[in-house]
Amino acid sequence: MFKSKTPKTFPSNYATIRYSSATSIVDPTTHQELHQHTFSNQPNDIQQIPTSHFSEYLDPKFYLSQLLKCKRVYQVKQVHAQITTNGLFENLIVANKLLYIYSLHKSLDYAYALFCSLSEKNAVSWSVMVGGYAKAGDFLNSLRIFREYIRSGDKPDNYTLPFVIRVCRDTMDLQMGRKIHNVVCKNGLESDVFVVAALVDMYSKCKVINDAKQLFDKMPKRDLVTWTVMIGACTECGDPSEALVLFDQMREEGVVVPDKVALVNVVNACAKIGAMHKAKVVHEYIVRNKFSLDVILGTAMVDMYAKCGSVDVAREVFDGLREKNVITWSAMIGAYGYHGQGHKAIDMFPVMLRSGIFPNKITFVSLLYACSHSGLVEEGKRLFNSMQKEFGVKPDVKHFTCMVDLLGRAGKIDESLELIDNMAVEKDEGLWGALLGACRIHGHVELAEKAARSLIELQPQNPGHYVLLSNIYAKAGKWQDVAKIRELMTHQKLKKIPGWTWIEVDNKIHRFSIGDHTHPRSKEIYEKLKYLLEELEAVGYVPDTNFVLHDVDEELKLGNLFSHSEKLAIAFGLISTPEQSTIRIMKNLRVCGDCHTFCKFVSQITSRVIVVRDANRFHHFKEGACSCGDYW
DNA sequence: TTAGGGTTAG
Repeated sequence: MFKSKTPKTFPSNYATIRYSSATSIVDPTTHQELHQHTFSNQPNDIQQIPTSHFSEYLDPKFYLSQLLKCKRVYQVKQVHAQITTNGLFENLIVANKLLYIYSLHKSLDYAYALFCSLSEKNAVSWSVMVGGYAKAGDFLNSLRIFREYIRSGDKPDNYTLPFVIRVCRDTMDLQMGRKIHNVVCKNGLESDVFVVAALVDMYSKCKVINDAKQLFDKMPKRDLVTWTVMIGACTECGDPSEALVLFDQMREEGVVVPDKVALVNVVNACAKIGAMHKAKVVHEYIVRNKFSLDVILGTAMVDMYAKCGSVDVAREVFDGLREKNVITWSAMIGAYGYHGQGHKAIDMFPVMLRSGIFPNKITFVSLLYACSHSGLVEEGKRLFNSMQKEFGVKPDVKHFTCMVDLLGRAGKIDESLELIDNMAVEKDEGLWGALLGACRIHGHVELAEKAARSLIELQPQNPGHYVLLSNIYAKAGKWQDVAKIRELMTHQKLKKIPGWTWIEVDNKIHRFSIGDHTHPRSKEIYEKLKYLLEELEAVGYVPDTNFVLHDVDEELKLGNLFSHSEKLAIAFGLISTPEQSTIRIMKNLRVCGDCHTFCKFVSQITSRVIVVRDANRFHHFKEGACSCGDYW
């Protein structure tokens, strides 16, 4: 490696010349020398250059290998100086490698200056610049260079295009993405694995899965990355079950062999579905195929088990990991949080610090979330106050949202409002949503209206906001206001998001909606429910019709409650799984309050543990109580 | 010189 005075790789007969005089780099747009200060104050100011013309110094391969060894930018500059001195700058292979190494070291200014000074450029030179800017997140410059390249009359190729497509993905610019897709077609690159992988990924991040799937389906030959991107796309676009189907298809074809990255995508799909059996099957596959759990796959596994309902297994995986970083710790802290084990979450924090891991923004979001979902008000305040002072992490709107949630849930609405009034961070829909949630719990109709107005102003097209306000009116018996909201929604052509509940039985996922009669065992399910309700009412369960948000008579309300998707799934679980076994269900919306009470009673009379994953968190029902302590 | 990997509020 290069040292400032006598590098071991060089012979001893050096002459000393000024580095800057050999390689001053000038920005072609301003004609000023770049970063001159970086030359003058460093021990590497003086560079040793060999004078004897050993063939080694005239051989481009020597410089290519030297460039690859560089770990710091100043070392690249040293080799750059040697290249210039020895007259190899005109060699395009050497010049392009230099461009690439500068961009790898995020020295795009140097790369660009060098790029402009080249008397001759080839496709590689252009690609390296487009890619360098894209990777550095300088999207404007990346696109600018790409346009210049096209204007120069050359054809974009399978190197340049993935970089530009990456820009479209990172900026979520679907319109531009489609334009680039046209360029791909015009240049006959629609089957190139690199280009298609990039396009599929771009369409996936822009949430247009059909376009991604079309491209993927048309490919004559797919490689591992293309499969992986497509599997990830399904999860990204809300169809994680399809992701698992694709993974099976990929293995059945037998052309490519999955690697760790593919498995991370599969593990993510399982986490999204929340199905424990599938999680175990994937875990077994990972063990059987001897994949070691590196920090990324390990973290994904921790997250998967937690999101499939077992925070204990997640902890076992966590404890077994050789390497853990701040993401792993944050995932575990977050898991305890959404499973309602706030104390365990905050107890992990000092352990994490002692193991030398420094918290980031997400660690604090997870900690504060854990506090708010376990009612740990003082602990939450203490953490919130310490995050900037002790750890230099500036609270952003998400941290304020957790605090509003924490205070609001605890009934401290005034403190919550004070925090909102004094915060110096831009307010978003999540923040108003937290306040609205607190109003819902504590029945503050007027304040709820204020929060809902702010929400609707920010996102007029989100039906969830209207539904929340409507729920609050319904709870207060303000049926005229409920009707107004409904009219407003009809006028805006907004529809409520339909509620679904899933349950995994015999490795198959069964889905229920409200009043669903489509299941093959529907008759038995309704019979079981009817029988169950009689039993429950005998031990004190009273259906809570406040959670039926229609202005209908009581009898109809009861009928509505009776067929909520959560109840149908639980009844099916009871008739189709062994006695004593845990029932795990997943709901796409927040669990209904009456169903929450229902679950408590069912866990009591059947001696079953019921684990419910709703849109926000987990509820573990056991012996008539919920792990959330009714604090949700 | 090209494409794919983990945690977060409401």
